[in-house]
Amino acid sequence: MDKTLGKANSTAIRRKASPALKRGGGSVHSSVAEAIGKRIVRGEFAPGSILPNEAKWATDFKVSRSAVREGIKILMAKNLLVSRPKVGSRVEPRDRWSLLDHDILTWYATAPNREKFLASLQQFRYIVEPEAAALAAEFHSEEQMHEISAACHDMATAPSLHERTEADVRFHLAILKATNNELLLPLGVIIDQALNNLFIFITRQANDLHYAQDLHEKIERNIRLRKPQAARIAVRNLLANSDEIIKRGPIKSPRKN
Amino acid sequence: MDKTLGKANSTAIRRKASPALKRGGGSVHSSVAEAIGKRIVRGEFAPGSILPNEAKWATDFKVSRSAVREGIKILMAKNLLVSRPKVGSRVEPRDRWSLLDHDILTWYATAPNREKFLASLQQFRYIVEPEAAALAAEFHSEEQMHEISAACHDMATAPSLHERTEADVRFHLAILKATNNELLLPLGVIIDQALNNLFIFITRQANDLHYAQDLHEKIERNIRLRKPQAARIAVRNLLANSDEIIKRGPIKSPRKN
DNA sequence: AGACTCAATAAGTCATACAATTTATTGACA
DNA sequence: TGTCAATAAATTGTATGACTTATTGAGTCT
Repeated sequence: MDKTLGKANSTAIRRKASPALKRGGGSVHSSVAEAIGKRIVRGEFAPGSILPNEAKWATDFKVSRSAVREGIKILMAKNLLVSRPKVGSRVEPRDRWSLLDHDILTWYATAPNREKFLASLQQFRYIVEPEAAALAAEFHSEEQMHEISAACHDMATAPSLHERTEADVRFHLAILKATNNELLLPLGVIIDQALNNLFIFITRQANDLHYAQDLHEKIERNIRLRKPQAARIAVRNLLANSDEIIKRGPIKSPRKN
Repeated sequence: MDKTLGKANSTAIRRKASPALKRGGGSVHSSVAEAIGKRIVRGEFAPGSILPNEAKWATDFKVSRSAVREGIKILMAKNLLVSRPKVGSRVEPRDRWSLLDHDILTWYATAPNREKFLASLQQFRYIVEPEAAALAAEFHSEEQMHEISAACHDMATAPSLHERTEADVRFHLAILKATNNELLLPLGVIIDQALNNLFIFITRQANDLHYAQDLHEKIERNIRLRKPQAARIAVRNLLANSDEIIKRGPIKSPRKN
């Protein structure tokens, strides 16, 4: 009944054993989830295949099995895999993955197919954002409108390109919120990804920035004036402008100023 | 060093202690996730508030702390909460929840606001599905088209209302797939929820069923003939028909035949 | 008041044991 | 030889206890 832990604390022996797992601030289980998750979305483990068992991951990563299990639970929650006794963890088919999850989207963005990924993002925006703007124009509250306007103003006065992008994201998220349809909120991750990936395409040329700002303000105005159809069109114009920017290609060597 | 576990195995005492947790087939950790998750989405724990600590859940549910932790990790992965040492698990603001997750959507459907929920689902479909059909009309492959047609055919010949609904879901998912935009696939959970919630509204009246089938076949045909604009309109007609059905109200006491 | 110390708390991690489940193997029997 | 049932093996699932780490907050000393 009593458990004479014979070898007790062997931890003292292997002092500071090399990490074997990048822990950039996060906890161990989330690092495990990220490490395995990335390898799955990058196709290293094909859908339908069986992953190494938990004990293997534990020794590979030099962490406890509990930590591995908690990481796996995270991936299960995102529908990347399912686990069953004796059989192991099987990678789910791609069409079951929760691609709209923030983490998966981030991991996915670092994978191959970068161009196709960007195209899908842009196509997605064409579907959702014009209609969202139209709904916002119809149903927004005063407070929601204020958020939109504030973000638009912050874009114009942002001192750095980084802060401008931040305000840009905030602008589009505010529009989603103003639709008063909760189910649209999760789509914000798409916009976030799209704009942050678009970042490297954006020039500092005064003309471009001014024109883009003009497009945003047209959206803001049409929502404020409760003109759904005009808002819809204004968003389409903005997206078309993004298409143009992408077509021109990324900035090779952005000159520092 | 030796740990005189005084109370040792008290497990022997409380034999078969009452479950305290409905385990409808799933594992313990997923039951825990469901139990806590439901209480969160139903508003029992307000966003920003702190949940009971892991030990409390463990004793309440009469399960081990490991099981609780794995359940909590699942909820963390769905952005329902975040955990930090010393402070505990804090419920995230609603606009961070992965509402498009299958589980959360299911839990959410059992909560109050049922009517508003259904309205949001329907509104969402209006945004996504017409455009998806248009994209499918443009880009579908032969195999993808076959899936759409097969599902449409299965709808017509389904022996039971249940099987008809199953084919119906399959039809709409096949259209999403045929867009060849991976990011649209996760939206399938919306369609699944919407159609299954619509189930109780659907009558067995031959007229209705025949008309609905006609609407579906128009969609199928326009996609097959690669007519995006016509496909778009056909989907809008189908959705308008759903609106009509909802407006007529649910079937109070469906007569068994 | 302000900075520093220290204790209390709750999650995070680890190690171990055992239970439950499913697949694979073996062997008896027809 | 083929089929079925008992058995073994492998892997996840659950439980338990100990220890670690991060964070808060109260108390203490300037």
